[in-house]
Amino acid sequence: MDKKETATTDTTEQRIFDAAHEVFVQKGLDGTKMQEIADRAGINKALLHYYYRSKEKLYEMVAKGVITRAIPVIRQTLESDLPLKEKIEAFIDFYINLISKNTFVPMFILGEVNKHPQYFVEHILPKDLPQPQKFLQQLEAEIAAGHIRPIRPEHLVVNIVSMCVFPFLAKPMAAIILGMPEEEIKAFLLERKTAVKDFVFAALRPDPTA
Amino acid sequence: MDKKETATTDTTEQRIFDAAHEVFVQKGLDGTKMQEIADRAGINKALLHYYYRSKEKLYEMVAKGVITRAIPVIRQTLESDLPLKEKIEAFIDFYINLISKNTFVPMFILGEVNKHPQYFVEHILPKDLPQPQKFLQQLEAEIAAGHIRPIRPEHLVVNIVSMCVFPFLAKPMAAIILGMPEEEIKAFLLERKTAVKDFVFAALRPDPTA
DNA sequence: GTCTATAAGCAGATAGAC
DNA sequence: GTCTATCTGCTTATAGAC
Repeated sequence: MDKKETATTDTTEQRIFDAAHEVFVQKGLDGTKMQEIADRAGINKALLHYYYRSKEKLYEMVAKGVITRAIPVIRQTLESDLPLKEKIEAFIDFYINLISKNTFVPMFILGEVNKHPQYFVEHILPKDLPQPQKFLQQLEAEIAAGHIRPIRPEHLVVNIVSMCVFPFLAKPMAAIILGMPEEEIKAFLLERKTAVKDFVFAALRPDPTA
Repeated sequence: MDKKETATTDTTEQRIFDAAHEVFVQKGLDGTKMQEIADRAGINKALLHYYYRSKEKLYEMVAKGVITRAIPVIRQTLESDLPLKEKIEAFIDFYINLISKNTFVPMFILGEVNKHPQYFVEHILPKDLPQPQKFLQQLEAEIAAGHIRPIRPEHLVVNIVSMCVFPFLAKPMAAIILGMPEEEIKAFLLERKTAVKDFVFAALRPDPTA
């Protein structure tokens, strides 16, 4: 988990980038020290500046990479032509899979947007974000047809995303409070895929009295 | 929102603490500069050290205050003797109310636990945390009695907390992505109380085929 | 108690040898 | 390309006047 999946070329430049990714994603821009990146990459600070001019530039590349990788997955599921139920299932599966492999990423994105919203909008975020309209229309149609219980679409989307993402954000907290060992927590988080699906579809069952 | 509700005595010491609270909660330990706290409190850096020895000490007091205020509310609802349905409603109401008045606090807690887990456990967290056991037992009883649809209790708790907290964490992100103006987002977040309740109770309806 | 001035330490960035 | 050594600037922290 949270390891480079591709390990591309193993040049120094790449090693630095990977090290930077690990640290930035966990500690954010302010919390990260160049020394720590250098240590993890097994080189010294001077080389960081040789390859990436400054701390901010390095951060920018890492952050862009994180966002850029996350976007297509979301777009794909939201904008696809699958029927609603399958779309929701696919979304939950994709989403939780993605996060499982990048545990710190949601925290990173949300935290950094909170702290440097201006900067994030101007330098990191891409212009064309996934549009949920299609999904929302689909949902309204199903409600009108009486196939599912009425619900304001935005709330459904927010509910689904919340249940997928939040447990990973709260993982360290939960580990402390519940005193759960790492392995138990991992197992629990894996169960989330079916748990969220069950919960959502249960909530969407049409009301027999209607 | 996010203003001191009591504004106790308005001594210098208090003004510093309040200023520190605002900044720390928004920017975290690393992102906060003593200068900014001093500016907001309308005094200079030297006084910060006069009243609170160091940045870390000041942070510690603020963080402890935040946690300490949040805990009893959670304990109260979880450990009360209300019947399950009312307990869930009370929990959602209390929780969303609490967060509405302290928008940055959940981000603060989760973010800081992520970045300094060791430090948090040792210095900030109190020893006696609220125990969800009673609630979990109550839930199991209701399931056994067939009053609600079977669900693993831990997942229900996680689902509820997720749906309450996450939208507030994602607020700045959502504002950017959806291009929603501040007012619209606030209105949406206010709807969450009933939205979450509806969703949860809909999901808990017993299955007619069972 | 509150200020100004300054010390001390750290982190980002550069120069220059190899 | 990679290193050591160094500079610069910023941030925390203290000394000392009022």
